[in-house]
Amino acid sequence: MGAPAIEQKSPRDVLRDYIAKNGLKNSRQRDVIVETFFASDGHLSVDELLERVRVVDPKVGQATVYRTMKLLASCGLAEVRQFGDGHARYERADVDGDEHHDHLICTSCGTIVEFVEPEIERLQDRVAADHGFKVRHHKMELYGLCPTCQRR
Amino acid sequence: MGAPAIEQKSPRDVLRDYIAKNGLKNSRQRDVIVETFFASDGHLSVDELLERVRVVDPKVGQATVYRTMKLLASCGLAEVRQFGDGHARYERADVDGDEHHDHLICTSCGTIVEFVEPEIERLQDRVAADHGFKVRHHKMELYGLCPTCQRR
DNA sequence: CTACCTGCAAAAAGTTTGCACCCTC
DNA sequence: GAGGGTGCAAACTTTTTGCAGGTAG
Repeated sequence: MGAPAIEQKSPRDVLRDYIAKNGLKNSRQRDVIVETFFASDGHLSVDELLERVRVVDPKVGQATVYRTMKLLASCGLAEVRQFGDGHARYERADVDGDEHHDHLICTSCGTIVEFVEPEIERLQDRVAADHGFKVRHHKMELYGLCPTCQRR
Repeated sequence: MGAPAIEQKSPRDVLRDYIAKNGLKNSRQRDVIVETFFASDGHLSVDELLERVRVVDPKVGQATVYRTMKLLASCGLAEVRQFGDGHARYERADVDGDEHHDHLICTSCGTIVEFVEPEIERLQDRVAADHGFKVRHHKMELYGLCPTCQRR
């Protein structure tokens, strides 16, 4: 039942292929942004990412980060999310896995916890099928208080 | 096991109470906006709502719609949602029910279908409990193609 | 050398706010 | 008549775009 580890492409490979296939080019700035993004676990807003990128290269422009993240989203390496604070947040997409995760968000301190619940995924598919939908992706977010904030 | 139908307050009652309790006042424009909102089933953006309101009173300002919807959200009569098209959308909140619904969204034509799946709710509670969270509300959105768009 | 890429600043797009006047209670 | 409500326009915020110059292939 083990899936063959044939198409184990690293994010860099995926990006390189995408760039090649679409007649795009590389750039130093893009490399820095991509490296920084994949080195950061979590859910980064564009400004947070820019801040980290500028540690490496202070001259990188904000627009370049927007453009690069959009590129990463296009080739399936990143996903945008809106958690309600008005800032789009990017997180890495699982290239090789079907292991989709969802989010618990603390409305008090902003902590974001990821979780995986296969049974929910299964139910989602069923609901979609009942309505004749072909689901491509989904978002589930549970908002509430984390253990720490409950004690306060 | 039937719940007593004691606190069956209409949205208008809820709003009136909220206004009274907070030292606010009524206004003709607000009435029109609220009536229009509750007469429209669905998920209205502010501009869509404004458009309908202006059929009744063309002089209503956009800011008033924003302010009124914020008011309705404050007293629990409406909920904001972001479905990814950059427009906040309001929908009525169930005042009396615990029957929460979620959304199927067609990424091609924008159709929004609501559904209720109690078992998913149950699983969500369990997941939250596993992480020590106390969930207050949640969002679940399934994005894909509706039956019509699949055939194209 | 031919595009693509970048940084900057201007422009968009959605939402909020300040203000003078109006209206409800 | 006091204080909230309104419309308008300006301000804000986040993201996109136009452009002149830089650079990868």
